[in-house]
Order: sequence, then structure tokens, then C-alpha cells
Amino acid sequence: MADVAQLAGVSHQTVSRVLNDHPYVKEETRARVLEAMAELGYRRNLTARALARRQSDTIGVIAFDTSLYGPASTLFSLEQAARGAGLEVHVVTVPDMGPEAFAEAVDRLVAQSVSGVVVLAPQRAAVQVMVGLPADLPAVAVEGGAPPGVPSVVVDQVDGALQATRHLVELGHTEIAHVRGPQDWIEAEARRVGWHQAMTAAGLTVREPLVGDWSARSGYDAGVLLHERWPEVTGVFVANDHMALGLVRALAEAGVDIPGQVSVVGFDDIAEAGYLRPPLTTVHQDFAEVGRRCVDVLVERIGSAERWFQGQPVVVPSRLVVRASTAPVTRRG
Amino acid sequence: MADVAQLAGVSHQTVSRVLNDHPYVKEETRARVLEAMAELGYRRNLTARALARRQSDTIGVIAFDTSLYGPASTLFSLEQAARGAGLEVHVVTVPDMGPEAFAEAVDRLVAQSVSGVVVLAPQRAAVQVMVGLPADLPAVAVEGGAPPGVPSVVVDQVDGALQATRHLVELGHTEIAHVRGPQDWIEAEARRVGWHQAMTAAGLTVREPLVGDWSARSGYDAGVLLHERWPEVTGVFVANDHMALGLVRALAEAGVDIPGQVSVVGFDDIAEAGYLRPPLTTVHQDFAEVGRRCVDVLVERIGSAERWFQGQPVVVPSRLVVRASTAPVTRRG
DNA sequence: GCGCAGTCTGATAGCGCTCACAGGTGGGGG
DNA sequence: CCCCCACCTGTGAGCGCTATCAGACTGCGC
Repeated sequence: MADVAQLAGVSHQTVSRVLNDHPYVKEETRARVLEAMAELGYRRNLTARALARRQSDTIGVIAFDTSLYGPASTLFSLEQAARGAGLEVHVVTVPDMGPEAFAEAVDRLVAQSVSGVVVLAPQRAAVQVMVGLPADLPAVAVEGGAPPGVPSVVVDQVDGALQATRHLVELGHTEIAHVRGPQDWIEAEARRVGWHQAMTAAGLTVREPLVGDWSARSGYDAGVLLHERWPEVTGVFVANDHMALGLVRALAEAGVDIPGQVSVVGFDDIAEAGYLRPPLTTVHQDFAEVGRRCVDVLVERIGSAERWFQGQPVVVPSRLVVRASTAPVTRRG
Repeated sequence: MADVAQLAGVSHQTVSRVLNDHPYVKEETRARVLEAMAELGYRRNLTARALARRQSDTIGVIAFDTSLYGPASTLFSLEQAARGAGLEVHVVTVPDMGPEAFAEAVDRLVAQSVSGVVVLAPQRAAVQVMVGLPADLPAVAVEGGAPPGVPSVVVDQVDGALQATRHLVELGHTEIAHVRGPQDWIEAEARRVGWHQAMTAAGLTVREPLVGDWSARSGYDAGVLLHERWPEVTGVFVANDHMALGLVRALAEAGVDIPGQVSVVGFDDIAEAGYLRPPLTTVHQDFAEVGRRCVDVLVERIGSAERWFQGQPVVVPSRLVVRASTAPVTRRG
């Protein structure tokens, strides 16, 4: 920077002003500085800038497993949106759900002087940590159930589950089971709640949900169990597509036709959902939108002086996509 | 830090020494400093540290689409390995494959004073950029075909494709088609090469590969085309699982039994591969290992003074996983 | 002619850390 | 007895930027 200043015949401060689009720099001077920068191949050192400003223009993302479909998609769009807003992205994953792991992740991010934090870990444990975040650090949770004061961006899980279950009800199904996600995941619970609401609203008996861990394998296991335990079931709402696909396979192996004898609805609308056998009826989540809205929220809070958040969660709607894994009920053979 | 020093009754330098595990600090002094840090809730400012050391202990990852299965998995394990090595991860994606986009991504990372870079963009265009990286910046490419001087970590794509194709050959298939990935992807080309080698080695006629874009949709389209154009084909090697799944669906819709009439082999071994219909025979890639090895390479190069890389690429073996989408050839009905 | 606001620029002082150096101890060998 | 070396600690400078203040130079109105 000193070199640039010297070559342009100005002070380092003027160079800094040019860099920061400060008004009150003569057009001619600006041009001279720009030229000098180009000539020397100058690149501003953001570390020094961050130190001086005590702000890094970087957002930290705390995630649990970034290889899962939802988090991966959100992270991807988050980075794009951040880039658009002139922010960098720093990723940290937590090895487990313990509060220490979270605290350590936050510490690492704070040590980096991040300007804001996105918590992409939709487990209950994560929520508790949010309240423990430094009060002056803008944060946003990608999940429901964020404590008051912490802004959040969420896909409407309950409504999605409602739509999915209602769809089954409208097709005439009365014996509808649910395969839920892990107990400590907020989204798993929200989807269960939506299912439960739709069931009781329709006056149907609510079975105890089977529990999976989001994986196709656990969906398969659930399918096997379902077939044994409740052969009368004709409709299943599965909490995500990967489990749904495993369940479909288990039923198919047992000779059950889908959607002829059992209708299955998933959740996520993974890219390949339309090309499974049968094409999966599922609930679409707009993760790209989630990423964008997170950055919006963060940028707004970074800019504002009010550290305490008063607003409502940002809710991104979910949408049922009807494909071929669901059909009107028929007496089961 | 000054506060900690004062409270502990030492100089700021001693505090720094404690922080950096410097030898030659009396045990008692160390304890006193540690105590003071705990009492004040002190957190070292890594930005300042990075500025002073001109090293940030951060690795930058340049990716194209982090929501794709391979990159997402690699990124995830990369972060874990980096954490283990005391490094942070900074993610940058490139919106397109143009050299400007890459140059900008590199610039952003350099401006952050990253200690090393992982290029997770397996396109040809990325390779060209690698040579343009600052010479003193350790870098590693996750792809084949990296230019000499640039270390790389790769899953053995050619061998995986060889295994897959040989498997079909051994099952008695002679009419074997290939659905490849996009032209500008190095991995797509490597898999095609492996297929081609196995075909010529077996003395079989090599058809022009169909081209997909990794998506299930493009696999479906390829399946439709394949069925029309080459009804005599009984074996297909598809360059990734998502396309394979789309192709399976297209053939199934056309009334083709898999694996009865056509055998299909994929590539990637996505988590749900074993639960598709039929369970997909595919080539497993150990992305976790790739991530770990990348960090290994980077750490080694960051530590060493030799900027110019002489070694060979790190090759992570791939492994054929035989499931139920392949079967011995039968005359096609 | 004077003042004053508006425009432009430079000097100086940090941001919170590490590095290089200069000490100050104490003990063992010459 | 002295010197040297291993141990331990403190002092100063500086990483490359931004913030703050103080100045200098215009043009305008009274």
C-alpha cells in the first residue's frame, strides 16, 4: 500500500480512501491511484483491514453435517448470497451435539472476528447455544424454535407436513403412518406435528411414529417394520426423501405395490425425486431462498445498531409436489 | 491481552508465549496467565495474529457447486480434517467456469491471507488457473490432470471405470454403452477413458458415449435415447449414480427389466444407492479420505520451504460395489 | 476584505498480536 | 572464580490497514 501511495505520489491514506470509495477524492487523483494499483498488482490485505476495523466482512456458518442435502444446499446458496453482499464465508462444523462442541465452534468464529453467524444445525441443542452467543454478534438460525431475540429463517415445516398428510387424506386414506426423523432434530419434530395436526383434524387415529435417522437404510428398516406391524396402513408420510426411498424399497420387496396398495409422501424434494421408482410425491423446500434470506437478515442486523431482535421469524413456504408415489386408496390386497 | 498480562503480572509477550505453547515459560507463570485468561474470558484475536504472522492458519476452498454429492462430501471431510490440524476453512464458490471467475476467487482468498488453497472444481478450466496461483501459496487440486508442480489428490477414476466396465464384460455383456458427464469435467473424461480402455481390451465395439450433465433428468433423457437408438445394448456404464437412477427409470418406463434385460453400473456410491430399485451396482469413492489427504498435503507444504512440488499425485483407490442392477447377460427380449 | 462551508489531502495514532532482541536468573564445567 | 549456556522474562518495533484530526485550498455571500 505504501508502494502504491509512493508511485501515485499521494499518501497511504488517500490510497485507503480510494479503496473504500470515500467521497472527497479528486477524480484525477483516484485515477492515478487506480493506475498505480494496477501497475503494481496491488491487493489489499483484508486481514489488516479486519484488524483495523474490528470487523471482517465475513460470516461464519456453524453446521452439523454439511453433506446432508438440506444443509449442503443451504450452505451453497448462502455462499452465493454472501458473495453478492460482499461477504466472505467461514465454515465450521460441530462433531457432536454437545454444548461444548458448540461453544468451541462459536469461539473459533469469534476469534476470527466474524461479522455474523448462521447456525445451520437444526438440533435442539443448537438452539440453547444461540442464546449464549455474544450479545453484540448478529446471528441467525436456520431452524424453527429459535429462542426469542434470535432471528431465524425457516422453511415452513409444519405446513409442509400438513399439506403432505392432507394430500393423503384427500386421496381417501385413513390408515396413515409416519416415519419421523431423529428425536433431537427440530425439523423432525415439526414435521411430526404437522402430520399429527392433519390427522386429528381429519378425525383419524394417530399411530406412534416410526423413528429413522434420515438415511435410506433407516427408511428401509422402517418399511420392514411397518409392513409387519401395520399391514392395514395404506398411506405413509415419511419425514425426508431418502428415508422414503428406503421405505419404498422395503415395501416393494415385500410385494407391496406403490402407489397401488400404499401411497408414500416424502419431504425435501431432492433433485432426483422425480426420477425414482415411482417418482416421489414430496414437499419441496426452497433452500436457495433460505440462504438468501439468511444473508438479508444478517446484513440488516450488521448494519443496524440494535442488537436485540424484535421481529418475527422469516418463513419460507414449502410446497407439495405431487408425483406418482401417491394414489387414491383402494382396498388392500 | 494487555489486561490479561496486567492481571497476571507479566508482560504481553509472556501471555503470547503461553498462547503459543512456547517452551521456557515457568510452570507457575503459565498457570497464572491461564487463570487470568479464564477470569477475563479472554479470547485471542486471530485476525491480529494472522496479520502479525502473515499467515492465517486458514485454508481456502474454491468450489464450483458445493451442493453436488462429491464436492459436498469432500468439503465436509475437508473441514473435519482441517479442524484436526488446527486450520480454519474459508469457502468460495465460482459462479461459472470462466478464468475471470477463478481469478477473482483466488484474489479473494489471497486477500484473506489463507495459508493454502484446495481447488475443488474438477473442470478443465480450473486446472489452467492452478498454474496461475501465486507461487508461494500452497495449493492442492482435487482432480486428475493437475499440471506438474501442483499437487493433487484424486480418486482413481480411470480404474473405477475400468472395474465397472470389466464387471459388465465378465457378466458376458458385449454391447455396452456409456453415459458420460459434461465435456469440460475432468472426471467425466477420466471415467470415459476407463470405459474405453476396458472396451478395447475386451475387443468390443465402442459406441459414441451419450452425454449427460450429472443430473437424474439428463440420465433419464439418455435412457430414452439409448432405448431408441441402440435396443441391442445390454449393459450401460453411467458416469454417476444420479444419472444412472434416471436412466434406470427411463428404461423401466420403456418396459425394460433391470437387470434382467439391461445391466446398469453407476459411479459415486451415493448413500442411498443400496436402496434404489434395483439396488445400484456402482463404484465407491472415499471422499472422506480425499478430504483428509488434501489437508495432509497442504499441511506438509505449508510447513516446508519448498514451494515447488515434485511428488506424485495422491491416488485414493475406488472400489466396485456389486449390488442388484447388474446380472449375467441374457438374450434381449 | 473576511468568514465560512465544502472539498480535498496528509500526519499520526492505533487495531492486537508476533518477532527479534536484550536482558536477567541460576547451575555446572573449566 | 568466572564464563557460558540453559532457562525465563520484558522491551521495542512493526504487520497493513482505518479512524481521527488537522490542515490547505477553493469559491461563495455579506
